[in-house]
Amino acid sequence: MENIEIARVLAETADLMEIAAEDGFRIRSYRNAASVIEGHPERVANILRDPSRKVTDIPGIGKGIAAVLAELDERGTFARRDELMAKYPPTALEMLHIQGLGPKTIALLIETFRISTLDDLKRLAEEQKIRTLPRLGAKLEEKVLRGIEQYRRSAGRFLLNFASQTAEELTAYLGAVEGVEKVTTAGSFRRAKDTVGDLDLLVTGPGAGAALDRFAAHPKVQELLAKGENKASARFGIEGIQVDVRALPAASFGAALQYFTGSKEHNVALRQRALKMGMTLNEYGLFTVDGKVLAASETEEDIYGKLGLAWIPPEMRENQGEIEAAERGLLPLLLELGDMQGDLHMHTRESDGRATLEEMAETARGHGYGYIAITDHSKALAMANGLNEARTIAFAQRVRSMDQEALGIRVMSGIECDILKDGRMDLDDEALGQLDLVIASVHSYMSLSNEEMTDRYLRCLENPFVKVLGHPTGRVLLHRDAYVYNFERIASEAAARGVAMEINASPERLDLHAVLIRIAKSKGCRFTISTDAHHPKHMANMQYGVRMARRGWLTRGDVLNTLPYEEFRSALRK
DNA sequence: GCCGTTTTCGGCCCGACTGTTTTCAGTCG
Repeated sequence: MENIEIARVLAETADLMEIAAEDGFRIRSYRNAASVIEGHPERVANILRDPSRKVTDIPGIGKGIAAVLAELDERGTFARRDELMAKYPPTALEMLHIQGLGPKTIALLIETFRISTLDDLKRLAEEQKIRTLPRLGAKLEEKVLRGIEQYRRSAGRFLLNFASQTAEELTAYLGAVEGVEKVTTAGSFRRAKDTVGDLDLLVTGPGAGAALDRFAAHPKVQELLAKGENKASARFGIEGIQVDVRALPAASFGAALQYFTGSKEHNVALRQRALKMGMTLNEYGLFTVDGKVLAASETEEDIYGKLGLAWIPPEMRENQGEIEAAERGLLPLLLELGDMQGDLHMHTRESDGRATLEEMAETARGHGYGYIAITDHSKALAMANGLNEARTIAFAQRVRSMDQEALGIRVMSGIECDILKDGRMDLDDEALGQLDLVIASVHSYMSLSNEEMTDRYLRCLENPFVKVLGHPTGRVLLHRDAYVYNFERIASEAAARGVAMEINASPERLDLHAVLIRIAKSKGCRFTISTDAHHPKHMANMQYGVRMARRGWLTRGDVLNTLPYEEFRSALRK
């Protein structure tokens, strides 16, 4: 079992234990073990099988969990989990994802009504049966119905980092098949949509057909949906992401890559253009209307070139003006990952991060950055052990003394300061004034009215110490919608005051998304891209933020943390 | 269930909101 699978099983068990109303601290231990194992650099299964080593050396793993891990490794599950799975229907876990329903209510509903599916739950709410139970009322019934709808909307979609892991795993697996020359990702994954519904892989070479067989035989294939000479589709892994693998002749690889990358809207526009030029475009190539091959179509560049266009980066292919820009030679030179010089949003153990200041700095240096900013939470986020004024100032001094140790990387003292309900900052100006970088973020009162939320952000921007708006819409992908407020107005105001908009590279957020980035840019905003890392490994998420920026047509010049340290400092709001 | 230890048991994160009910349990972050 891979670490991520072990982590998942432990976290699920913790959920079930919660429904079973077991001891909260024990549940926390399971959750903590799940998170530690997920972030552990080495395969836990390897440690288990090495008699000279002990899993209990990993902090957070004691005797109890070690026994569970051994059992998991041996038979893929463990006794306590089996009992809980037998006691509760599998949908009990799904119900936990419905906003407003927690373990207590779920346990009560299951015991009272013996429900076992989401449809059962929906019926209960519709038939107004939930309100017959003590403490539960009509509001909850409404909330449950809304929650089920939102949950179903997001089901079957996957975060970019998850799709990325699957893609890497399968690319390596299929690439190892004899006679396979190339395995390439296409589809919305290649365009870096913030979530993807399925994963498209293209395989070329004489072994492409054999690769389809290998794919169908992969141990993690849960259900084979289709398999023919040219294509195989399957639900893959415990999460059940749909993967489509296509075998292609090298001669039409470029055409197929273009076709399967989409978007549908981009392709429609491109085919219309081809027709107007007396050609026809499909997944096999570019032809004259009477079927004569015009472009060998081995590469995308061929196809775009024959259509009188510059090659268009996949992230831009949404039919949002990119074709016109390509025609006129006006495509922006998009930002690249290698342009990033620093990471400006991260947490340490001082608040809710998992690593020390030193460990974060070390990892950042490994990424080749010239600078970082340490931005722990402020005190309003009590659950995250946020910093009050005194701790902020003391910690800033520690950061500063470290910065002077010539570590090969500059370390700025910062804070991710909560924006209070009325738009005031959670920390006083005296504390904020001591810091190099203040990111202002909303973490509470997320469902204010449009007007109240807009006023809240406007007031926040008035604070002269605020340099960056952190995750400006607050969305959590597949889970929580964006705050409602007048984004254009805030973007204009931020631009006028020199406050940068953050593109949060965490795959759960990817906030701002492409459309808002383009709006903000049109208002004159500048941007930062940061990972919001709570663990050193999260710093690798910068790639996703950069992909979002590319979807928003940003160039290096739009993003402040592409600048070298000194220039970055002088470019910040004064 | 883990950790630390003044070594074997006590501490572990908690404030605020929501909906329901009139004093608080459940949920959320």
